[in-house]
Amino acid sequence: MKQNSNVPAFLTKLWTLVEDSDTNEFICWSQEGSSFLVLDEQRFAKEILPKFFKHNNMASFVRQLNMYGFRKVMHIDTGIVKQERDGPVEFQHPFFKHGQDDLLEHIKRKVSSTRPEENKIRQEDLSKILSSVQNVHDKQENMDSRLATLKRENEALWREIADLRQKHANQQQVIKKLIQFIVTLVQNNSILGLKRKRPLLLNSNGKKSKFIHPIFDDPVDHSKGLVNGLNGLKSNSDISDDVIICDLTDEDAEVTDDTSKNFDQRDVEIVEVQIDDDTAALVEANAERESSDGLEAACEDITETATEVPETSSALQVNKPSVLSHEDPVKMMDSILSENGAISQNISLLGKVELMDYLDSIDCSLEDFQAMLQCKQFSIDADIAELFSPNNTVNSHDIGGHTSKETDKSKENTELSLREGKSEGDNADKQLIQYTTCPLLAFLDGCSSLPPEPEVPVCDLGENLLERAAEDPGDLLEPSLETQELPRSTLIRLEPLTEAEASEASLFYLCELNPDGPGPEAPQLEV
Amino acid sequence: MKQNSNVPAFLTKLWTLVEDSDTNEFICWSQEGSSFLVLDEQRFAKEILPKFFKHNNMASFVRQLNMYGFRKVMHIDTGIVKQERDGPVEFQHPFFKHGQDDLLEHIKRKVSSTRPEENKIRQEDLSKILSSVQNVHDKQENMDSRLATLKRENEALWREIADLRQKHANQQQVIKKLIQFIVTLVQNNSILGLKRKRPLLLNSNGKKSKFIHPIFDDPVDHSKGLVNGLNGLKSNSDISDDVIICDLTDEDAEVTDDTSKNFDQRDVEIVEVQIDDDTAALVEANAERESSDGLEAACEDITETATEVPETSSALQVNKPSVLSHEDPVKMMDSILSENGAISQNISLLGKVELMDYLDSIDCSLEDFQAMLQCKQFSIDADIAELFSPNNTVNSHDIGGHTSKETDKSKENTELSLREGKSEGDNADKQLIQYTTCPLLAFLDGCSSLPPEPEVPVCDLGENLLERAAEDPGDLLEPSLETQELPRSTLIRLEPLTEAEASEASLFYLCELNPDGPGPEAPQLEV
DNA sequence: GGGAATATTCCC
DNA sequence: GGGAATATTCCC
Repeated sequence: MKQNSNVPAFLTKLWTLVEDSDTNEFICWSQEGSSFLVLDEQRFAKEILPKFFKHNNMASFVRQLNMYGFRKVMHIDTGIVKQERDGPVEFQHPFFKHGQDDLLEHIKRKVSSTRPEENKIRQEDLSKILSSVQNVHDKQENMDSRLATLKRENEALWREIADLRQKHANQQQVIKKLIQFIVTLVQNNSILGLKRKRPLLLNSNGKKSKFIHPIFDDPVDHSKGLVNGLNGLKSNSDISDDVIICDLTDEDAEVTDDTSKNFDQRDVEIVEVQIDDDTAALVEANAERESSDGLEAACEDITETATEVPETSSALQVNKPSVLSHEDPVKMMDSILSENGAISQNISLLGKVELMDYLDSIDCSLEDFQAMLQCKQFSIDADIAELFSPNNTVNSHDIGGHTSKETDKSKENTELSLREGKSEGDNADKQLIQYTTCPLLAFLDGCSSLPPEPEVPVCDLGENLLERAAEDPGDLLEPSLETQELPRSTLIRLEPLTEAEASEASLFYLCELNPDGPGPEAPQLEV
Repeated sequence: MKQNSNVPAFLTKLWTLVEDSDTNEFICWSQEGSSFLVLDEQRFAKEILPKFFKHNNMASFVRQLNMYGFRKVMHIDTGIVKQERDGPVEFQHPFFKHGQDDLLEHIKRKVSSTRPEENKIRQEDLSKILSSVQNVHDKQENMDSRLATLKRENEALWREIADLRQKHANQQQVIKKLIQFIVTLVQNNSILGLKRKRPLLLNSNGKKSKFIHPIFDDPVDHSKGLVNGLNGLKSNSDISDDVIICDLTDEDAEVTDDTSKNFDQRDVEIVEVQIDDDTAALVEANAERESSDGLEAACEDITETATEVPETSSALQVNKPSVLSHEDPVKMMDSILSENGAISQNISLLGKVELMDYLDSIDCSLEDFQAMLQCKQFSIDADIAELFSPNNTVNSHDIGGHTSKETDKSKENTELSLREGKSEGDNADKQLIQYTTCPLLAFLDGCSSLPPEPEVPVCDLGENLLERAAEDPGDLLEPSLETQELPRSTLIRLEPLTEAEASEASLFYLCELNPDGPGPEAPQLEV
């Protein structure tokens, strides 16, 4: 037997013990040499074991055998209860065979099962932890992806909004120019004091009333009509030239009926129609479907402007670009059309020369229009940013009566709303602030609803709104969400709204005739 | 000595050994009784130890002492090299004292340092893992928050976009109506054949030119002029009233020159102004700054519509609402102003009666405007969704020449673009599709650029764009991102763009006056 | 002194 | 058969 290095003492001792012919009466190889027998357990333990080990216990010997993987050989024929105490005990191990001591080194003592067990348990714990970490990590990647997607969508949305706002601003410019052109054109009419011949016909359906006037009317009749119109301080005209903004999608005819009624009943002040609070109060519409607070506030601000900025354009300024100062189209149209009626004098008093001059002035208006379309007046002195300030065009064409206080206040509001939007970065509950609180420019935004309390100063309403927005920005959006049926985007649905979708929820229209109520200066149906 | 339960065999054996007076010559208590001495190491190991333990090694004995926390007592006086082998060895333990065997139970054998060590290591690992998990978890919560915030912001952005689109649609309506009003007004002018006296002055800055014309013209000439104007098929008017829509930010005059040249060369048909392909082809602009494909496509579609829908408005239809059928404001203004110039004859041919009548027609136009503002014509027969279809107003005021094929194609394109937007939900790289590919309504969007290849059929361009969009939706946005300087939102910056911000990146103007170059029909400065 | 493997004992 | 504590040995 090689006293080989890596073979435990127990195995070498056991090999020696079994091999030793002196101990064959107690322990020896089996017939086949693949196992060994302990013949007399009692004497073997007491007489033999102490010679090789530090004990004389058969149990300890067997314990060591078990520690090295030896197995007791069960004999079926002797396996029953008999021969329990005295019969021989047989042990075997695959690498413990007669004459093959070189196999001993393959017999490994069992390591403390404590540690592997512990390892197993720990590894199970580790596996759980690691799988948990993996889960979290996967979720995180998923969220990263969603976050990136959302971020990308957000950027696209911001771009879209920037684009839309740009379009909006451009449209505002276009509208402003168009209205200014009309203003110029009509003011030119007014300077010659042409009188309207016919009352305004309220066309109530798609068919426009046709005005096919005989070209060769009696000139005398025309003259008379003009004389009457020019001399009267108040016209009997049943025409209402007031323009208000209303919601066209409003299917019920209430507003229309009201307005037409009012139009019929209202008196037309010829010389000067003072746009007052009453007028503003009348500029109301059914806010049934369009109820965004921001839009309402914008409308209020518009009304405010229309109410508080005196209009002083006069016929004396015809052919001057002062009309460019008209900031509020409603007001502009209103005052223009009013002036048209007010300044009108009897055309019969005009000679042909004057008529020609008047017609010429129309040409001038066309040219003015072209000039306006060139945008020179606006692109030069109006800062781009100023375009969104209520006093933007006033800068270059201030016609007076527009106090700087008003302007400053409006500016303040605008800035406040913008600040509000920016402060959201600190707000855990971030909300996009609708920028439409910018008062004046929100005017032709389709904002059709006006506050139901016209007596409350609209500028205060606007401020209140902003204050509310400062406290809870969500308020600006919540109401519109409840009332509008605009589709709400989800994380899943990323497609843009179709224009049809965008419009069908709440489509409102800009203009409506201002239903002036009857007043002391506006006797009804004087015709 | 109590053979107490929980005291290890070694301790009880050691206690017995030290206590036993028989072994005092080998091992005994110290003087103070707080330690014990091994006097003759050699003989003690060989003679005494085997009586109590399964070995005779002093080393093993000492090992056991160490295992139970016994310490060797160092003697300073004998600590030097001397007495190395033969000197007595002293060991002590706080709980191993003479006469105090009840303390033995407090002496604990050191447990395998392996496991605590392992535990320590494992716990360190676990701590690392757990802190890592915690980190991941925290990050996850942070991302959850950001995700929710972004989601909320996204929803707000979608609402904002819906709102802006609504405003946009409303503004389109307003612009359409305003232009229609102007068309009506100017057409009324045209029916009387008022001749412009002066060529159009191109105002190149904010100052408008004033037109103070000689008041005393020859009335006979006016009458003649009218007759001629009514009878003449073509006018020699030197005025170009063509208005095109282009990018005002475009500084070079190339495009403008081309268009004006073409306009000058084209014949003006008086009785019936035929808007032909030439006119549409001229409506081009430099796409330098506004290069969004979607917008371009929209412009192209507009041009297409303008090109392929013959315009049949004639002077005979004055005072009829046919002008409402004018779909393309460019075309409208073009034809209107052309008619104005074409039909204009010497006003001296007009009598006072005719002048009065003409002025009256202006009043009628005003009334028409009011009627339009009432929106009656539009609200009834035009479906809201149809407003965004290129054929929307044609529905109610079809003037012929607009083939349904064209309409269907445009509709198809629109739907395709919308589908594109919706399909993005399946796309990992989601992109917001600009809806401005809807052709006609993009018209006054501030979309001022037109394709630089006017010879390519615009409708095909539009389809190509949509096809490209179907392949790579990102293409729709990419170009505009590169050229526009619109601020891009980040996750941090959540505040809405200010309107100033939105506008300053690329502000373009809708309308520009067509600078008429000198031509055979447009001699300059005839005044 | 103490780590580590093995051995022995005790116990289930 | 084997877990577990203790013991012994070997080694650094």
